[in-house]
Amino acid sequence: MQNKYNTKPKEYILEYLKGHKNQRFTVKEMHDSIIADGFEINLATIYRNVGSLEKEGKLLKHQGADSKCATYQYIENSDCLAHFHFECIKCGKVSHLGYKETNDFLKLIKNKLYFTVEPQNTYIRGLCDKCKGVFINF
Amino acid sequence: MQNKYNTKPKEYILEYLKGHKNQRFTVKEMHDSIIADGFEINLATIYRNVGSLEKEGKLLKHQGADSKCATYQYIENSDCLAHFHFECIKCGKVSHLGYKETNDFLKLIKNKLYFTVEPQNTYIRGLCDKCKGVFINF
DNA sequence: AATTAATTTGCAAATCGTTTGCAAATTGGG
DNA sequence: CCCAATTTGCAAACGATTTGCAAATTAATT
Repeated sequence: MQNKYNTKPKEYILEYLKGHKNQRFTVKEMHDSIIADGFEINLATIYRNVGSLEKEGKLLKHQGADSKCATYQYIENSDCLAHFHFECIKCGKVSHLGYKETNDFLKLIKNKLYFTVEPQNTYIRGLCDKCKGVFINF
Repeated sequence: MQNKYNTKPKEYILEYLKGHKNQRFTVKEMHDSIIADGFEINLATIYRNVGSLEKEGKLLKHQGADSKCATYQYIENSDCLAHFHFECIKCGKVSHLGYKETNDFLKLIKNKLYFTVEPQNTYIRGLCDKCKGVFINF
């Protein structure tokens, strides 16, 4: 898969994701939706395309802590690359940490860390307000 | 699975993990090792046991960002619950963030966050010093 | 120690998400 | 319009995990 030719299936996928910004979809969800919209596309084709699109940096892949299947999201602009994520380990809800807190944290660890941090792949996990009940206190 | 009876297989699993503290193993790795040690145990039995042991809070489950199979680790003491993790998205290496940085970060977001943070499930991701090459700068 | 109900095991089959081999179809530059 | 490179659809393969079920084990009770 070298992603050199423009094809219908590729177009369907990108159009679908561009039409649902800041949302994440499994391959199966994309397939169902594209089919429901009246287009033809094969599941394996979607797998191949999201794979190459991710490598190209056009899509962001997320792997939930507990869900077995990956989700993909269109990368609209550098915005979604610049903040940490919160994921509730109970209900799976994902939200964003603000730029300020993200950057404060990055400054905090800047000189103690050999890593280059990628906030888009960084997940602070815990329990959201709705799912709280078991606590780990500090 | 209610985990009410003590059985040989359960003992093998716990002994194995207690004997390899702060290390993570896939179910298959545990199976191979326990068999290699001369004991009898079935793969499905390990899956069932790590599942119930995790729910009980005796084991910590990790799901690598890209690896398809989960790993499990014995929770020795509250230590391993109290620091964030770094995972290199290229080589998969996991390391620890210090207590101080973890706590500084928690303080940083304390009043801005409805979440209860679980550091043991929190992964700062990026590229480790060895895998660097593509940068996202701040 | 024998009885018994509840629980756990081993095994094989099933399931689920994802990948792959291959022949046919599509793409785009010459 | 040709043709090599690429991509598609399909079905089969794959690897991790789960499940159904009969047999074995546990532990509380006699």
